[in-house]
Amino acid sequence: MSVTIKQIAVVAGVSRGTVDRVLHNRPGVKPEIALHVRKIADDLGYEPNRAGKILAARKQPLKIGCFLPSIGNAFFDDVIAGFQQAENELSDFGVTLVLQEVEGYDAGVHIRAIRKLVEAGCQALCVSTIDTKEIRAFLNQLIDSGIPVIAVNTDLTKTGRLCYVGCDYLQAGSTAAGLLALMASDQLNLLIVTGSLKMKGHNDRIRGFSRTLREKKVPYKLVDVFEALDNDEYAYQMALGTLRAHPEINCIYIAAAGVAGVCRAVTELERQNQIYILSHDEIESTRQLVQDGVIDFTIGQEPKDQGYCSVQMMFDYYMSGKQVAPCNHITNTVIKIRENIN
Amino acid sequence: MSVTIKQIAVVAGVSRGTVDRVLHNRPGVKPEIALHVRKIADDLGYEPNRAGKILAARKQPLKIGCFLPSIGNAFFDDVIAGFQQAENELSDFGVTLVLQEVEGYDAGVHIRAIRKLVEAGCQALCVSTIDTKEIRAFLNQLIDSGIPVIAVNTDLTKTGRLCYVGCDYLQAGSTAAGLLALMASDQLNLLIVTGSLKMKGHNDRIRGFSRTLREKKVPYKLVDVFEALDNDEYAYQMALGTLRAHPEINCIYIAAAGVAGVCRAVTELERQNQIYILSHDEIESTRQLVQDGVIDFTIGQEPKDQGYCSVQMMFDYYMSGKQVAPCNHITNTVIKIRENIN
DNA sequence: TTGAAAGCGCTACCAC
DNA sequence: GTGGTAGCGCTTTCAA
Repeated sequence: MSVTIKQIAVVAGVSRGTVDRVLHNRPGVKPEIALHVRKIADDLGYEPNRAGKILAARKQPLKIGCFLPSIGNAFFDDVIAGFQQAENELSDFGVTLVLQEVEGYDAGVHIRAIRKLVEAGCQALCVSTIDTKEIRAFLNQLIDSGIPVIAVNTDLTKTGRLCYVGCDYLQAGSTAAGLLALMASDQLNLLIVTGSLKMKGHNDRIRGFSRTLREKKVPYKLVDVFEALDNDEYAYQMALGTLRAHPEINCIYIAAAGVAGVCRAVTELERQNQIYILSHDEIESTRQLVQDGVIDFTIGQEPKDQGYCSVQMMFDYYMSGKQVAPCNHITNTVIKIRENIN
Repeated sequence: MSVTIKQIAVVAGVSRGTVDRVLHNRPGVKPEIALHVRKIADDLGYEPNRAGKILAARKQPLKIGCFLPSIGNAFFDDVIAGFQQAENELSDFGVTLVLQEVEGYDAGVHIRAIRKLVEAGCQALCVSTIDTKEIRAFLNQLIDSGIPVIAVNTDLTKTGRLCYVGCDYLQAGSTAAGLLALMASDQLNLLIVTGSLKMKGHNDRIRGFSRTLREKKVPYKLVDVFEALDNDEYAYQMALGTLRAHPEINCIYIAAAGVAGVCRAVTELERQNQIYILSHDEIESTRQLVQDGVIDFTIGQEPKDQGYCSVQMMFDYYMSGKQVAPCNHITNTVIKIRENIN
């Protein structure tokens, strides 16, 4: 059994309160006593006990705010499931979650929603937002005012965010290309469907994809690229037009949402057997298309893990007395084909 | 904030001790009072608080025994890493782990090692052993004497084990075949290397593999099958002979250990570019061979997760007062290629 | 500047 | 059968 504050107090000949003050760098302790106590704690190899901390922490419960642009975007369902699992496991430890959801990627809308969380009394934030100047400035202000922030799914550069919890977009794209290279032998006539050319994650996937195709010396020709704008109907229309105009297309790489729309176009034209289809992420409709053999494979990023870990890490950070900033957590790049998608 | 034992005691007009007795079905409470208290607890929606339980549980620390046939078998390194991570996270909650390792699959050796754990005072077991009559009888005896057992990596049929934590071997084999089917277009002349024809897991992988090849109507001919007996040197010798005798072999499916040995034979014969090589699991040497492009892909089973979850589930089981038996936990079937193996 | 004590929720134990 | 109480390790507050 390990060292307790009580033991340190006895050895140091002071009270538990004083030891506590020293260990938390709180003022009001004579320097020489502080030094003395700290030395004893170190010598004894003191490690605070989580169970005790947690129980005591219940007097000041922790409210964590979560923000996602998840309305109308099924991808985030699993992130939310991860949030909820963490909330369940930590509710006994005094943790509450507040979830704010919005639709789309308007900076003003995001800022207002996040502000709402703070006004609701959240002492910490897990957010998935866009990495723009305006939002960075806003978040840095919150961080300076003492509200720690973890970036989920999309990193926030040049901010004081504690850490990034999400996937490696470059690796995801690269993995799609690596697997395609194992499958394809003939020349590829490629259609790339992205979400938005403004989204760094989508661009990174395409960069990783192209780079690895080149490295592997896969002979390919890029026939066309279009943005699906997270809209299945629009993706369908665009794909239909492009496929009609280009009967030579034999591979479609869908780097973001709009998967079902693109696939609808392909099956309507009855070309699913002549075209490799690769996608990212794993929402219900995508899963179904993989199971039906329309999509050859999809590259996932463990979104549930992202939600779960970000909340857990925030809790740990608070439990450590905001001393130990967590490291980035990069989720696995997972390959799903028909046989292992469920 | 949720309902506590104290509140129930006040409402019921009894002491906390009595409430505790009722909630734990301990004897020494008048039936009508018990009924009364239970009703109030239900009405109030009482949920025991983990933090409080854990802290109190430190007075009777939990010692969990782990058994693995891991000596000389690198696969188990990650399972052990999972055990250790769980031990780390739970050490503050009074959990200690004792690890017993043996080499090979002799029932007597396994039984003696597991007995040692019990004699060392372990109150619960997480074991990876073989599913034989002798071992089943031995374990059932322990289970009857009040020591709960979780089966890790290999299930134990017809025993009172709490649950199974491990992979789906059939799905793993099936996934290997599904991915191979996406890659291969010509007729396959197949060499299958298994670990032992006595191991159910290995056989299941091969069954899943063959079944899916047939389902996908992949034209293939089984040229040869041999056992590698978890021995790289032996695997090397056998592979060398078989490959020399059969220049038509263009695909090797390695269902168990011996991966590096087989690959050495292939590269020595300079046939790595003519042969698809598929393997299972992810030890350091396998990882290297995937990175070098010798192995096309390997199918993993998240061994670390297996170690981690089994210990966590055992802890939760004890925390629930041995009331709620945990469900099976089937780990993901993960596909690793060069681009996502690290 | 420091000590003492209460209390987080639960369990265990002793006394009646 | 039942109540009362101490204590798990920690934080916080009040008193000195």
